[in-house]
Amino acid sequence: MSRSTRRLPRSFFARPSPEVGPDLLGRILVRRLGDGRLLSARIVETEAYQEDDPASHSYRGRTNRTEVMFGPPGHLYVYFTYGMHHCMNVVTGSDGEGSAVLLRAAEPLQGVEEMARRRGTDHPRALCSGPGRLCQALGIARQENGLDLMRGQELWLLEGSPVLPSGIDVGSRVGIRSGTEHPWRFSVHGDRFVSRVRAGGPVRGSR
DNA sequence: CATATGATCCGCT
DNA sequence: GCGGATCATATGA
Repeated sequence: MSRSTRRLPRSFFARPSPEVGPDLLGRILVRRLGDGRLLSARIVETEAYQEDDPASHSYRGRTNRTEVMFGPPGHLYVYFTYGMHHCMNVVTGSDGEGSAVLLRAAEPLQGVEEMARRRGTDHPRALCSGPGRLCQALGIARQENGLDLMRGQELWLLEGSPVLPSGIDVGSRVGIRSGTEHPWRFSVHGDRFVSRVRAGGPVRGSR
């Protein structure tokens, strides 16, 4: 088995989310559907959330919704928002700590036709570019909340090819009112599958 | 129990 | 650029 097809280990996720966020770029997200078919996509955009961060769901402490976010690293935290969209996060840090990385955009690789069917469009950039779109394309909803990415047969992350720091744009997170001072949005520089940025654009990266 | 709000997307202008 | 869709969650009465 080549290195790029190995699952990321628990230790990868057991770090602060602002460290895991950029390291998730270039990794491969794999989804196995009920009928055994595989869908996969290359992560190109993420955002980190932490407990002492007003923009984070974990800021006000443990609740039924955020329970998974406070659990052990390497699990999936899914939530429903705006009455129509699901968003998926990867739980980071240590057990008992409420931190996670939101997966915001990816490049479709395997099962593109199935993703297009689920999304109701053929346009490649409209399949997985945006947190709600990514979940719809891969069939991720409340039912997938809490999945263990190390042991599960439904969803996991492969090592893929990490992106060097010089190729990563760092900026303020999207769609939040507080916590915009933190440079915790990470994206692959120049990648056309990164979700559309709001006016103001990304802060130029670490190059 | 009631209500305000949101880590969004889409279509129209 | 703007607003509607649409509902789980958190919060306060």
